[in-house]
Amino acid sequence: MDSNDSGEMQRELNCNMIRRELKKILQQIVPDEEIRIDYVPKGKPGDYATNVALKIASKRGESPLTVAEKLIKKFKDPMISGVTICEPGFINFEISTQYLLDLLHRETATIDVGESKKILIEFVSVNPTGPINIAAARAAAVGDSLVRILNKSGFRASAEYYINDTGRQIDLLAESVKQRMNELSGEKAQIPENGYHGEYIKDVAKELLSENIDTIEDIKNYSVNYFVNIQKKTLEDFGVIFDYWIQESEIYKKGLVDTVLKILQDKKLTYEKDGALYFKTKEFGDSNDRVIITSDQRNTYLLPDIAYHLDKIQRNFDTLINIWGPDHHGYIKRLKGGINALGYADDILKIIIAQEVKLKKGGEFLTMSKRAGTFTTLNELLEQVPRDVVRFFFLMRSNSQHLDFDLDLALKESEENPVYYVQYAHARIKSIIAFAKDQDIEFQEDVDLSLMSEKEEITLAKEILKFPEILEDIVRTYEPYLMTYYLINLAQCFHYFYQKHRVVTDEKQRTHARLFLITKTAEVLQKGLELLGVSCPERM
RNA sequence: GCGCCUGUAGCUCAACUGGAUAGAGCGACGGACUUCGAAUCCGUAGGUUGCGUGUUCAAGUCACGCCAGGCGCGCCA
Repeated sequence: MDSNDSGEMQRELNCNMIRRELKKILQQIVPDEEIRIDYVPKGKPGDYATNVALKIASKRGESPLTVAEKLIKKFKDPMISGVTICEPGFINFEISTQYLLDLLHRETATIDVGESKKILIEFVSVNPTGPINIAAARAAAVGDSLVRILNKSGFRASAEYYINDTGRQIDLLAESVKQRMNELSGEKAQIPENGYHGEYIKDVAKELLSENIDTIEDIKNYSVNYFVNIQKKTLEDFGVIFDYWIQESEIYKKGLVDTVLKILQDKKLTYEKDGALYFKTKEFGDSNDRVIITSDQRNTYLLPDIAYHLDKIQRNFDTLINIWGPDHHGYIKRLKGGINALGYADDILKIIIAQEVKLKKGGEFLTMSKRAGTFTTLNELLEQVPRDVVRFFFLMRSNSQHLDFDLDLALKESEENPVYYVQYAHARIKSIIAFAKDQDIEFQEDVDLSLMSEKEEITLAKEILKFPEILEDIVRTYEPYLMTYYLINLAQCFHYFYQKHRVVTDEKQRTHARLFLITKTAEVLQKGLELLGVSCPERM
């Protein structure tokens, strides 16, 4: 590289994303148009493409091809080694091999687009009345992965779990437990109709008996604590750690529920009807107004929940993300209405709806009913299927996709399912590195990458360099499944390269260059899997 | 009845804010190990993108209307 080049490189190396650099350059040539850079489809020339000529052609009254011709004349950058215009008007860019290879020496596993913004992601948050179900498990996988990815991308993200330790459900829980205690003492159990009938209630009842706890208030506290601990343990087994566990009762203690109620009343956003107090959520686009205090003076879920979100806002987060199941989509309007009513812009809150999960076994869907006691828990799933497989499977679908989890497939194909495919690529690389080491060939950073001329080497290098762009896409879409697809692709590029070329050969310099390339590959595979919460064994 | 999600190869799913010949994996069939890990690779077959109309240079993607499945629609959470 001559001295002239290095000045240019300095500018470009401020960013490890080729796509962003291209965008920046194009933006200067076409300032009024939003620039979009795509990957070139298989079989077409170049690496990245833009459709900007197609976009602006009609405005200029010229054909897209003519516009493209004019645009590329202004285009000159050492990063680009070739430009092709393709029918009906795409401009395709080929990235200079030298530039690509230089980028490999840069940090490729993180990006800095978050401006240190604080993000709070709340997920799972199931009631402390039983074990964690499969739908919540999916949310756990998505939420945990998002936290990891956002933190790798320059944000400060935290995971939070909200414990509903107050209200009618908890009263019913305590009563159900008490009845089971009576039953264990030889009396007849009279579990409330809407109570908890599952066998697992007996376990906590047993403990309470042996602890000689019998007042309803103590039973309530003990039971909540009992189930929260079970949930926490399950989540830890699943590799999901929360930064904060917030109790609904704390929100009450802080007086936030009263604060919210007062604000709503002062703003004349409530009214009484049939002895109940309504919040005028229709004014915020909801289909109906919602009760916040019932005629028997109970708060509904909504009131403390608005207060909880006020609490989140007061903790100075820039963005709040909630991951909910599909059964909660109807709550979006009323909760956002609450945030609006308090005087905040509701776009601070993003709701991700993670669609439902259905378990399939022997070609049949398992029916899941909490009431009938036939629902499958995360615990039970983890007993059957390795954690890595569960997490990877949950993260292989976009959030809005309904997910069919085929238990037979997860187990039967365990040797050829995608998670092992990715892990295998990593283990294979580690094995090659060990092989090289046996022959006293050590990894070195300072290698002559210009020796990389094979098609498969360049393809692999390009794939490695997409990693930051994948992070950027996930940050924009909140879709961690993009990472699983990327890793499968990267693994494929490696296997393909491996099939065609030897790493360790008599050519010393080339060996070092290839060792460098596969070490980079292993690094990205490892970091990518880590972001999914999937392990990355050296051997398998 | 209203709202949200989904409908793409035999199965499970991709296709990035509308872009190029709609792509993978599994399953099926046929090939590749004397050399760094064959948990790998290569090839073949498989499609009226649920149906219809519209919008435009361009529609799997957007709009409208149907059809099918799921989930919600409470003084429950």
